[in-house]
Amino acid sequence: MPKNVEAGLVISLISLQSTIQKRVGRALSVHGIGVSEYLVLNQLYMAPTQTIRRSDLAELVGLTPSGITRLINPMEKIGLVKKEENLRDARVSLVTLSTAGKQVYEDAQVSFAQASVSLFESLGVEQLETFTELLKTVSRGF
Amino acid sequence: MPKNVEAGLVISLISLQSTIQKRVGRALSVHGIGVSEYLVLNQLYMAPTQTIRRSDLAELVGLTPSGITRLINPMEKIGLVKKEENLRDARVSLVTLSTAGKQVYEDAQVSFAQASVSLFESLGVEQLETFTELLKTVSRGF
DNA sequence: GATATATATTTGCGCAATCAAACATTGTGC
DNA sequence: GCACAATGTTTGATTGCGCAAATATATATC
Repeated sequence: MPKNVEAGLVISLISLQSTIQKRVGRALSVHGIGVSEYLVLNQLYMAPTQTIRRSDLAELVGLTPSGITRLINPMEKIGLVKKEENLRDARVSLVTLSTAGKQVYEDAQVSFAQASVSLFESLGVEQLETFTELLKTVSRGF
Repeated sequence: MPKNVEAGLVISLISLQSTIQKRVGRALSVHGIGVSEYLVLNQLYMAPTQTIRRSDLAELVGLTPSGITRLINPMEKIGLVKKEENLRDARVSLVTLSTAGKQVYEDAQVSFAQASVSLFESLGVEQLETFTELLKTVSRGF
């Protein structure tokens, strides 16, 4: 009758995720972006040339290419991001971080970090490290 | 430049969640239900009388009451769940697990458990325990 | 006991994201 | 070189969910 440990873990994680979404979402709303937008900006910011192909972006933030299209169009209109074409392959459409987008990201990063800290207040430094390590191990398994 | 540890943790968790949703969703689709439906059945199954108020259910599975209404209506039509009224208070609408629903849950539980196990294959028993403990600590903080 | 306030659920509307199909471009086998 | 498969993106239709307003009932105030 007792569910296996892993199933319990998954349920806890889903529940935690729901809290994360709400809190982080609220924190980011000040900057006029949602969690998915933040994840996109984050990936672009970290990318060497601040430019990523749409389908790679989809993979990186856990959306479908279609989802990326619909997410990015508005972001392009507000100027957070620019569309660029790849000369080698006209099928691909590159997304690149604009100066304005970089600024918004850097501002939003602060709120994101604050919200993140508040989520894990009950953990000590030691535990934070363990947690990080566990997550790294898990995702390496995929 | 280096994001604080917590922010990194949140990003990893969101990413993990995206994987969880996909894998568990696929596993459950065989049983004709999605992750949210499973969570509802799970809560009802565990409840002492297998009956829960809609707003409590909302809280338990991380949806809004409105979300619960829209989620449960179809479940009731397929007979997984029954609506019951509270004689003491005619405002509340109770949801209770039907025999069919119980059966579907028990079947789905197996798939859910398998998917869960496959997600954490890269962790040892020790680490699974640590992970569980960490999550418990975090949610106690809310 | 009537009116106001609070609580539980549902409904109208809208947004975010998916899936499958369409479209555009590139690569391959003959 | 040309048909045809493979790859990358967008579009149409649909789903899942939230928010705010509407509705129904219960509780409190006077």
